[in-house]
Amino acid sequence: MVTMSDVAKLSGVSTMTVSNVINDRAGVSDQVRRRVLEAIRQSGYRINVSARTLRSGRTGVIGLAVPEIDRPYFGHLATHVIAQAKERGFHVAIEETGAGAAGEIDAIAHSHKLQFDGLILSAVGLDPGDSRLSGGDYPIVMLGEQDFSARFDHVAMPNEEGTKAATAHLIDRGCRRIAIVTGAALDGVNVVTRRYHGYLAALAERGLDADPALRFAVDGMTLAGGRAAAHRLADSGHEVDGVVAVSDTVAQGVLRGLADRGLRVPDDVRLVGFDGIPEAAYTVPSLSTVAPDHRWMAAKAVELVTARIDDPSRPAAAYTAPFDLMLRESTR
Amino acid sequence: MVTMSDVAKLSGVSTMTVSNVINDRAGVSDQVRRRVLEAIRQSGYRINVSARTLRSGRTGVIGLAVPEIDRPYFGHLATHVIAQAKERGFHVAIEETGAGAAGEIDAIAHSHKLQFDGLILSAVGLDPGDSRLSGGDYPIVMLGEQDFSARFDHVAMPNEEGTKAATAHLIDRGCRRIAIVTGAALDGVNVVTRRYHGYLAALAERGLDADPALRFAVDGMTLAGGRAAAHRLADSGHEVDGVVAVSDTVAQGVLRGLADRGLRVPDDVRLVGFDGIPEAAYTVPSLSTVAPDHRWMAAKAVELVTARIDDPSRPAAAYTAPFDLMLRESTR
DNA sequence: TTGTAGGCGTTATCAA
DNA sequence: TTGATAACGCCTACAA
Repeated sequence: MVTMSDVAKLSGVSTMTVSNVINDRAGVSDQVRRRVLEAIRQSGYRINVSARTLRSGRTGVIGLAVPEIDRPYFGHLATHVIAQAKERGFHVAIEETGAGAAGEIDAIAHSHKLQFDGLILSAVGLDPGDSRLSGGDYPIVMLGEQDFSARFDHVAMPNEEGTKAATAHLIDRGCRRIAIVTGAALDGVNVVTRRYHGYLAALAERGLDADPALRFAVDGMTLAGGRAAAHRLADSGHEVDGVVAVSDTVAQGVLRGLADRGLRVPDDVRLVGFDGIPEAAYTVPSLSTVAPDHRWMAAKAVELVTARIDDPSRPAAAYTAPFDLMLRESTR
Repeated sequence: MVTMSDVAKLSGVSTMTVSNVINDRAGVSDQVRRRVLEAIRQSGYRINVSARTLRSGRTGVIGLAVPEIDRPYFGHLATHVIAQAKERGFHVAIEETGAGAAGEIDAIAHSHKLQFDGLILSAVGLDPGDSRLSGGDYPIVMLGEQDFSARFDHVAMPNEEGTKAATAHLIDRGCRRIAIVTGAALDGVNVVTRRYHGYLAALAERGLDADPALRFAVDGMTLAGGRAAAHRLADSGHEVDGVVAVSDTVAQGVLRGLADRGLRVPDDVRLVGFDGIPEAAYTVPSLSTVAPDHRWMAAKAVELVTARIDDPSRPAAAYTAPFDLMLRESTR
């Protein structure tokens, strides 16, 4: 390995001068600078980040922890976060937590271990009251899901408002028996319960009854889960003319499951999803969806971590992303 | 910050003993071990990875560089790589290269900079002859696309064989005018050209002409690209009874584009994709596809990097993933 | 403008 | 079984 002192020897100066050249510090004559740069080129020297970090305490890397990177929503989110971080001179390392509290706690620990300067955590399993969250002053921004606003910086999704708008839209289109395909965890405050409450709120506001028999829970927020739920729904014998899905991926599964049972969308059943993933515009029929502004969310999250990295004592801030209700063929 | 020597003082031993306890090395009495662990717990000590890396030269992190993490194929691949690496005690940091040679070179540079122990690079833009690849003995494994086998460890996809099998399948189903929706870069040796050649090979073997008018190029391997290509195809006036798409994502776009033009799959046109992403089973109609074994590929890639990390001088190895031709509704 | 000394937190080596 | 010492490669502080 080529070290600074190798470069120093090669160019006939001290390591300190090499360091000054590398870090673009003032007080190096042009002639020496050139000689050092040439020596660096020749030797193929690369700075050792561990050594530098050991001294400076900064790595320039932000961690992004998501439940499952193969879920389109998180893939898109990651792409945006990477772009935003790059603009601020940070690098992003992605971590997969596996949608459980344990994985999320692990991600925080790893984040320390790998010496990221800060962490953006898309927590779905973690409870805000979890005692293991008592980490201290490490810069963590919660993205999208649970409400940790009191203790952490937080960029929330418009879960209730969005699902409420989606449900109201179905009612406007004439639906009266509206089912919801929701997640399994219906206690606590999380993305699933909040979206469920948005659905209930819209029904209540329009004077419709919420029939518990029209609530179908999926195990994971997956295509398979959505499909299975649609099968149960179709086989239940309940007349349903509208379906609110907890996410676009689940909605895609529902779409497939309804097709399996010969139910046509939107003719027999109207369907609306949540997340606004680009894929939703390409299904057949295309999928109406609640689309939070992903770019905005990513920008906000990166802005918050970097701010907290610079000033660990600043008060926690909370924002909620704006959203669009994208109307497509599935609710025509 | 709590350091090892703080823990050492607190528990009345030397730093070396603390180090031994932390790294689970033999030769520490149970009593001392317990005392040290208790001191670690009390003090909230966390190991400093930079210092450890500075000494040991290992970070325990493998970089995974992919063109776009929001493309389902890469999302799934990443999930598998993470799982496999975990089994071998490695951590994975994902890097997005943006599907260009520049980004891929950058990823290599970053990988050095961030001191990953090795890098798995899913290169699509990089040319095997690129002079900037002359890095030296840093452990890099090429995954999936280009053929770098002479200089790098390489896990290839069954590009030609797979597309050939897919095309032959269409012919078996009675298709005679088979179009291909392919990528833009039709020179050099890359995933696009190899799949294209597989298509040509199948046609030739069955005595069918390859009509250049039935070749439709997309700009990116995206849903939008596939849709646009399908529009051009439908509007061209050519009679087409089968379509081979260069990837599943492109095929999904094609599916949508054909629906836009009122063409039914498989009744009017049969369609087959490539990659075997799980999403392909959930489209309407579901999508036949060439499915390489992702888990196998991930396992092989991780095996190769770790082997090279342990022995940088071992000869480069090359493997090609096995595949299944998944037959679904789109070619029924 | 350049150089020297010392230390960041950890671990390998060798001695006790 | 445990401990003292000397690095790892870089940067801060200060001296020349």
